[in-house]
Amino acid sequence: MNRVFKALADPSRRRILQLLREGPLSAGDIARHFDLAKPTLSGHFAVLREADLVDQERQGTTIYYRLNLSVMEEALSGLMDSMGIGQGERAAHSPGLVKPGK
Amino acid sequence: MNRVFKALADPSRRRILQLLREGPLSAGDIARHFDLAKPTLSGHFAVLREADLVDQERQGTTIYYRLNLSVMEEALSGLMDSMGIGQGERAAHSPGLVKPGK
DNA sequence: ACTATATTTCGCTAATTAGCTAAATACCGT
DNA sequence: ACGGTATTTAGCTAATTAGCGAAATATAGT
Repeated sequence: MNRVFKALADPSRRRILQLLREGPLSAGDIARHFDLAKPTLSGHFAVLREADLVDQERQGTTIYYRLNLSVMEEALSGLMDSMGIGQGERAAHSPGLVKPGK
Repeated sequence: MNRVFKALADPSRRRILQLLREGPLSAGDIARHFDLAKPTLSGHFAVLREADLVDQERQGTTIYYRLNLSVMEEALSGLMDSMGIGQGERAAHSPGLVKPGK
């Protein structure tokens, strides 16, 4: 789970994830959207893969990346939960500014 | 918004935020929960403050930190939104494995 | 003015990270 | 086997980060 947040900490990686929303893309397709060298992006892919945020699938000579939505959902809702942010249903515990002893 | 994700990328900082869920705590109170030197924690507080995830309030010689829930909510739901993760209401667009040209 | 307590700032080190170019690998077509 | 295209690995540099101890700052009480 830490890996997920580490992965999300970089803007380029977040943008990669956004691009993948529309469907799988090859490394090259993604690279076309960035002003970064391909090896740099390949590194980002590796981080995303290790966080299990994307899956890889080779198809001939090109490699397609596919968003792994459920992992992201789980991480985010896990954090929200641990923070007590109600997702709508879970009635907020809301400690509401309990002023300290003063 | 980038600052928020950067801030969330560190486990100690996430734990600090969790502690603050229950209500405001002084820097010293928080420090008692960690095995880190106070200057180190002070640095974490600074990061959280710059991300606007916590507010500071001096009370005599001690400084209380208070969770800024709304900023976190906004950042997370902003990300979920940009990722197309429905928060319940927004019907998922769900591109669902559109296999590429093949 | 002095002492004590709480917290931060300073100056440093070690580890991590994002970026690059060049070289290696993998697969396909001929 | 060779050449071409797609991507990754290797090896490097510069920037960032988390950690520390020591010193500085801020406030309160005497």
